[in-house]
Amino acid sequence: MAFWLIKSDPEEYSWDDLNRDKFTVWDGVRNYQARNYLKSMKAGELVLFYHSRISQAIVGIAEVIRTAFPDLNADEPDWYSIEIAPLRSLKKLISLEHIKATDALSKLPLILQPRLSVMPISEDEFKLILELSN
DNA sequence: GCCAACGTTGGC
DNA sequence: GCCAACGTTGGC
Repeated sequence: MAFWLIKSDPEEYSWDDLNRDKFTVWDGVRNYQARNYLKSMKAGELVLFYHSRISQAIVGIAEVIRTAFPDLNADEPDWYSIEIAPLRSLKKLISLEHIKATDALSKLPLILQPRLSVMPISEDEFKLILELSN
């Protein structure tokens, strides 16, 4: 069981959009590292949903409902999509500022690799974020 | 809205 | 195969 974090610019596709849609195809990833993480996601694994730019906070928990399949919008082969569905919103948003100020979260790729849009997160980190959001 | 940082592309 | 130029991302 792995845990993940994905980023979305809420002006493009927000947590509210996902809740309205009930589920969505997560496509358009064009970064090899992010692609490899996408491919290793399994159904039922949990995904923190992070808003970049305007909001800059983890806002909810989603679930992988379909594992990697070819990204139909890609010009080239070997790009993949998954499907996710919203599970629940966090009671309290976990802001980037808060994450940066929390020692136990300072190793997150979110901080070390600011431009990576799909990343793994450890179980400890995941649990801590849930605690902080209560 | 700006722009630094990063990843990718393509000319050599 | 190097690296300058370019496009994109996302924090500020």
